[in-house]
Amino acid sequence: MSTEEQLKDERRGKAGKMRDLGIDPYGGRYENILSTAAVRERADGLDLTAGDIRTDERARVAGRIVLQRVMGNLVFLTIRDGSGDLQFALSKKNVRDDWPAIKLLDLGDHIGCDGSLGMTKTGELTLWADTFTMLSKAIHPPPSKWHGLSDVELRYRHRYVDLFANPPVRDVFRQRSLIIQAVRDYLIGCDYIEVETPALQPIYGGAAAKPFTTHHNALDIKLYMRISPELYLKRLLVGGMERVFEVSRNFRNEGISTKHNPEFTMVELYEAYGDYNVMMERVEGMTSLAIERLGGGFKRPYGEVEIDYSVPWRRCKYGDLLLEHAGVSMSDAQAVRKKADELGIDHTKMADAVVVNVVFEQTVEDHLVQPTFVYDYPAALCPLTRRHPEDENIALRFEVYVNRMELGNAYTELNDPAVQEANFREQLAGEGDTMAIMDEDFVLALEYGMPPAGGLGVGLDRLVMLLTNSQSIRDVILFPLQRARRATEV
RNA sequence: GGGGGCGUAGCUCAGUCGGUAGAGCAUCGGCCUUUUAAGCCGCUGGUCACAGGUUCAAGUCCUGUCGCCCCUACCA
Repeated sequence: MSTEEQLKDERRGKAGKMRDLGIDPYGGRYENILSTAAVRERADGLDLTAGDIRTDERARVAGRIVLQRVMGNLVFLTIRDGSGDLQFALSKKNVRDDWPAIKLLDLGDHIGCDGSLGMTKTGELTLWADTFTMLSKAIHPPPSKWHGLSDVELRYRHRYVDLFANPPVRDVFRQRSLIIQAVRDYLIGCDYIEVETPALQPIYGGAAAKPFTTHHNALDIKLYMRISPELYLKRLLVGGMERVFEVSRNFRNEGISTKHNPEFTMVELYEAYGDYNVMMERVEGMTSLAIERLGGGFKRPYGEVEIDYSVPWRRCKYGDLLLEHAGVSMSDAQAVRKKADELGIDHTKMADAVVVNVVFEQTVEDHLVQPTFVYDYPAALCPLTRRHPEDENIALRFEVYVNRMELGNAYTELNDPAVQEANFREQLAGEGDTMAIMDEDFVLALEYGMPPAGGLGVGLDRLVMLLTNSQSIRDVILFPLQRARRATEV
């Protein structure tokens, strides 16, 4: 008996035998349970010694069987719940009438037991059970009890197996929750309010990316999945909501890589009467609080390098970095194009600003390992950004890089409706996608008057990657996009 | 889009020069009341991703398809 169907039939048969014994193999409500972590905490105060069984220290614990050691009329089970593992001991003498059902248990089943806390001869904290409750029969056998699940395709396609078979995976997602909560708490502490804006948009904007398109049947209109919440959040500034943020799932119909998933999560925020310098402090502030909540300090490993998140982070002008690493001035179009030739870039159909940016990406980005704010971008690339008061060709924008990866993007927001409208109408040559798609209602909103403001977007998946030392965005997204396969396969 | 790699039992993996499809764990049957991946004895279990081709003979070589991973390009 060993093909998958045979293994499952064996387990189905055991579920049937449990029913014959009057036991529902799928259990029901089970109350007053202690987590395995809580049991450990309690045991720490009991001063147990090897061989103790404390009949006065009772506990009820539930979880999944991940290891099973049967020694005749005594069974040791390793039970896993959301907080960790704990050993159960079930002896025929103690559980009496339940013994026949216990012999029908398999790896992967969920059970619950009441028992006395104790410690075995070898010093292992153990729940010595005297009652037994069947909570769920696993029909599909779990992966290797020792190696877990290592096939990456199966790990992503069947993440639920990955999560219970590979405990470090679950910890990454616990940390993800802590990080996102820290970001929320930080912003709430700065007097922001959290809002929700449309994910289905008739006009997409706020970023340069291809959208997913869909259709609303009742209204018979074309809709786009948002690529960014930017233009809606800025409308809220017009409405007098002076500090707003949204944890926004964005959808971009682009390539997939270790740093890109078609749907990803950003926190985007706008602060009236602020500017991009304030936004730098917001990035530092939310990251610092997340690190404090996670523990582990501000110097953290990422792959082969150590990243130092101590504030303040390095602040560098875009133009200075370009001069340092490419040896050309961002305002000298001829020199930039000559450099592009050296780099083998075909720039004949690109606007000057686009060439500058391609050269920047190829020469500078590799040097941006430690957290760095790169600020004052070529204005032509930034249709939603306010111009530098002393140089029309510079936009008050920064991107923040960590480990060569863009973590966030911020502006001193453009609030002049005439300039905004002109920017929307200008199409930049050589840019595949543009963030300058005319949104007349947004221009109208600016005409009513938007306060000067700073705005920021931070890629939360990438922040989680960095802080949890995860090398792929798929390792921090529970169900990363995979090509669909028929349910009968894999 | 381009390049490279991978796909063998439920899981983790071997498989040499092309010559009978293998191991551990799990399962199944025995023994076993203090184990720690329990142990011991015994037995099962395969569309070698899929479809073709070369060959006396293909898991192995060739072509195509599907899926996944990495690099690269685009992007955030």
